[in-house]
Amino acid sequence: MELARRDPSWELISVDSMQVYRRMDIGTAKPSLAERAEVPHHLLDLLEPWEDGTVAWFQRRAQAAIADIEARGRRALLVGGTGLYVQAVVDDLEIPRQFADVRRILEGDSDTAALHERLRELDPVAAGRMEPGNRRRILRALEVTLGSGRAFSSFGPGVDAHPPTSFAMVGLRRDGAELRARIVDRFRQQMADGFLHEVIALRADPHGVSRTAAQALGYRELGEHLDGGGTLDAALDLAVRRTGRFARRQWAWFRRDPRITWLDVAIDDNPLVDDLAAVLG
RNA sequence: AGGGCAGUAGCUCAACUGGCAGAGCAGCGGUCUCCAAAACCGCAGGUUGGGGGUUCGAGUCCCUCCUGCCCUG
Repeated sequence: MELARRDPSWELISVDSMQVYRRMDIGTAKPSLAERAEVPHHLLDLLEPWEDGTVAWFQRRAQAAIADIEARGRRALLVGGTGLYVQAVVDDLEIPRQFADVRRILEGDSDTAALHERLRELDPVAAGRMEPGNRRRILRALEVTLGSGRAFSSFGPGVDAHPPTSFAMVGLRRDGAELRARIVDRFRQQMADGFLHEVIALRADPHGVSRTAAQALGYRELGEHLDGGGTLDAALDLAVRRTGRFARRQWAWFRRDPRITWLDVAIDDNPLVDDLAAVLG
């Protein structure tokens, strides 16, 4: 944000699976309207909360946005924390389509271990990349393999591959204890800003909330609290813990990518902007 | 004050008539091509409220003390 404010050739693209939802503003820490008026932001507020978001959909939208920005002679700065979404865009992952009919049949089989065994026979490479109990990923691999007639693993080397890219990649890293404290502060501020009311309003909509949107940190815990599943303090405490765990998973995802230049951020972020500009050229 | 019930991992609870103290969640670590703020995998975690007794053997039975909740006065 600060970088784009200084250098108007930049436009920002949010790479965030939850900020794509309208009316989920406070809890996703979405940039304010004032900030958006100052610097162009893309890929915010694209879906209704009852719609499911997917990686392939996001990838198309992001690539279109980048093409649009560059066609106008400007530069796209992708910002965000959804690892798979970032990689789908940066590495132009070939994400196989969905095969709903095949999937429906597979979902009838409750024996996850047997499904994993079946995948092992059809696509041992893919089977080796996933745990035998991870039903969601096994179903997906089988769906694609059976539906397309091609092994799931043939669609790409996996997310552990990091081929050369034209994107300059920068990671911002922060001390763990400080990160934890900031998560607590952030929730406190969000509650003061009316987070609970935002959740209540979402739930009041007769369309409901899609399973994708329902997973959002904070929304999920506050929703359980509203359903009578414990005190507000307990819900917030759990949300803070889960957010901290999520932050570690983000680190686990991005740290393996050797293309990323890491910058350590301290309490005051601003001096960093020069370093960032230098790396991004 | 008397009677009853309960006390086991950070939390919620299991453990048939006495027989190797376990789960879920939280914690810590890891995995990753369409739900990814998701899903999954691994690890760690205990003087079973304290003390005494019976027994080859006690979370479990007996005595006592402590703590909490309920009922009666």
